[in-house]
Amino acid sequence: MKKQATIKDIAKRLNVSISTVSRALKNAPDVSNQTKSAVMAIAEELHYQPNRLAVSFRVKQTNTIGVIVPNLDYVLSTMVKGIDEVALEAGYTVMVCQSNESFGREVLNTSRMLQSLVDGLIISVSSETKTFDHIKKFQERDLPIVAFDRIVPEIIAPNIILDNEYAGYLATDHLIQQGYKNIAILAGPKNLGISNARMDGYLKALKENKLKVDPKNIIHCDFNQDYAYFATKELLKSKNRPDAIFTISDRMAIGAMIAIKERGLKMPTDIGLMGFNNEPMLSLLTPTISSIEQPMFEMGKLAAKIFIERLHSEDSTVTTEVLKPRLIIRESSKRKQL
Amino acid sequence: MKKQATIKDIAKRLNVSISTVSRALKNAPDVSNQTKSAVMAIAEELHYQPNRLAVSFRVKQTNTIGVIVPNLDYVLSTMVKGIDEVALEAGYTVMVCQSNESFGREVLNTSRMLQSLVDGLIISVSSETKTFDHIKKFQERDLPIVAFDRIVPEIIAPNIILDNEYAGYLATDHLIQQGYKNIAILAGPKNLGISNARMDGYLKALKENKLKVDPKNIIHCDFNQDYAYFATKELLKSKNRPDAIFTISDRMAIGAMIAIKERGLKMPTDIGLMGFNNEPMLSLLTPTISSIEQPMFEMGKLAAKIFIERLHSEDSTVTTEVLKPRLIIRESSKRKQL
DNA sequence: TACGTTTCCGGTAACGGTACCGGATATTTC
DNA sequence: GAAATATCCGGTACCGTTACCGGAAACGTA
Repeated sequence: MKKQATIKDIAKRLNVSISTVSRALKNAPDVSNQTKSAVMAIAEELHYQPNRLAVSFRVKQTNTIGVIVPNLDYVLSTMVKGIDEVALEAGYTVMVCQSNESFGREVLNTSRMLQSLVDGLIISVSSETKTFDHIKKFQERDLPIVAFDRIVPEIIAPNIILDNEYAGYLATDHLIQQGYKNIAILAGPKNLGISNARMDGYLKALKENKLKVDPKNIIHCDFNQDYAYFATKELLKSKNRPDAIFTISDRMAIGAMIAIKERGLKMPTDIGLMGFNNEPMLSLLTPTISSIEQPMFEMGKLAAKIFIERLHSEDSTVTTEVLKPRLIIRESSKRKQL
Repeated sequence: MKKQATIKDIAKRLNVSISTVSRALKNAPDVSNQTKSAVMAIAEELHYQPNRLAVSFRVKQTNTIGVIVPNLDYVLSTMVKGIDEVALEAGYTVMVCQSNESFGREVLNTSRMLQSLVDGLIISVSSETKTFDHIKKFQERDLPIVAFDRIVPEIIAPNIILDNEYAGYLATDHLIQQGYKNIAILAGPKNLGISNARMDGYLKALKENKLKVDPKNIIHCDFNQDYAYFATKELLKSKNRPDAIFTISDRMAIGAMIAIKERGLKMPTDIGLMGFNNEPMLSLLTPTISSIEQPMFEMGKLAAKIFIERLHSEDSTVTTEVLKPRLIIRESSKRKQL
């Protein structure tokens, strides 16, 4: 029971050559239907399972796609689910690794994947990642790369991304329309593209509405509840404290909320609050918190779809798919009644 | 740049045989230090990367461990992170697949993994899984299995599991100590071991405290906020409505909470509520919700540790590691002041 | 009948390593 | 100084499968 049957075993049983068996198994045209069905029958009987390792080794293709994400939080795990969905459908196996926002881990993961000969890489880079040689190695080997969520301008590859600038604009503009005038932003890490894009949207909304940009209202910090808590605490101490806060993630919004409550301020009257990602819990909090929703599942599916297309075509034109966010208005920012 | 260097290339460069190169590369004793360093140097120069596929194929060992989980929610993704942690450390690559609580998916995943020749399986089964032939196939091939979180009594393999009965007991007993007398339980799917274990704990606590068990107070439903919502709604309509509810997951607790609030009942005075898993959001709700915490990260690490041990030893004694939960008391269940 | 075409199949090399066997020097031992 | 022993290395089979080449029989065609 321990030894797996091979095509050799089938060949022996039928007194045909292994090449015939191989061809029969993959339904090649130059095998008679008779021997084909005979081969199939014996394969069935012997519980033959092709040795994927041998095949992969031979054809230099593993039918495995490597996926690297910084973590598996709500947003990313949903995206991964989307990738999984279409990859499995298309006969690919997905290998998911978390970089834990660590550059070293990311490099280790890519190197392992390269050694295991994945057919390519779908990646959302860690926030620590500032050099990209480890990713370029895939291209040197002609393995397709698709970047999603957090993209990599240094890498020429198809991108699937949220319109983060528009998202930042949407959120900020909404706050402005609600009458907030001194809006702070808790932006993410400074080198991260999505942070900056969201902030650009924030700046654009302020500008369009002729509001002054106050540098003290722009705080860079980690995607982290605690950081956001302390940052907000500081913000609220200042004489000219903001009357609204836009955080670049829901976790940060929670941190901000705690600081706001501690300070005894009421949302949305005293101060407005907007998160980002629209995690389900937001509608359970008091007050419920407004946010930006992104089409996570669709992004994952699209990433896999584009990846697989890329795998099968020689076409290497680089496209960027930009998906639109959606504004979710809840109590924390709804000062005006419609 | 496209072609990878092989040991053959190194051998040619140095005018030695490929076997010498192979041995030098793995630091075998029967190669002189001189040639070793020469080989290393050329390997470096040629950017030699061993073809893991070739090696795996040859030695019939992939150094990859397959992990199958029903989903990647808070609990499981943390456990997976634990697995990742020790596996990576030990030089193993982890292949994570989600079954999405679907039996078909789980079978597909196991079969793919078997074909890719993972070295074994760490699994938490889907709630749909009632037959286990797909898992037994690993054992037929002498590949180690470790089950965690949701274990499989039908499979003889090491288990890493929470003391779910004790957890159920802890939660229920706590509610009783707070003076609740008519305690309902929203248990999970009926065939799932963890559901039943937690319910056993519930029953034990009732019995110990000489409380009557009311069958109407035991509701089986999916791990799902909406189901829990409707179930609670029904429960609260009944004449002799429960004065406390213990749900087997935090998501269900949320559903219950919504129904409770809709009904106009106050926690903890009118009714008590206990969740399970201690998701971070619980402390943000109003009221904050009591729960049971399990050592997720440790469970993941332990699963991987035991798996790797199993891989390296012929010992096949089956152990069950039972980890202890922790009671987290918050407002939703704290009726008595201490 | 003789020729070209299909149709079907077998043989073999190859993919990149590993493992084992055996052999040629160099080194020690008495 | 011969025999025993290390030390180091080369040759080769092999893992399971695929790709390619070539050939024999069966068939059609003139």
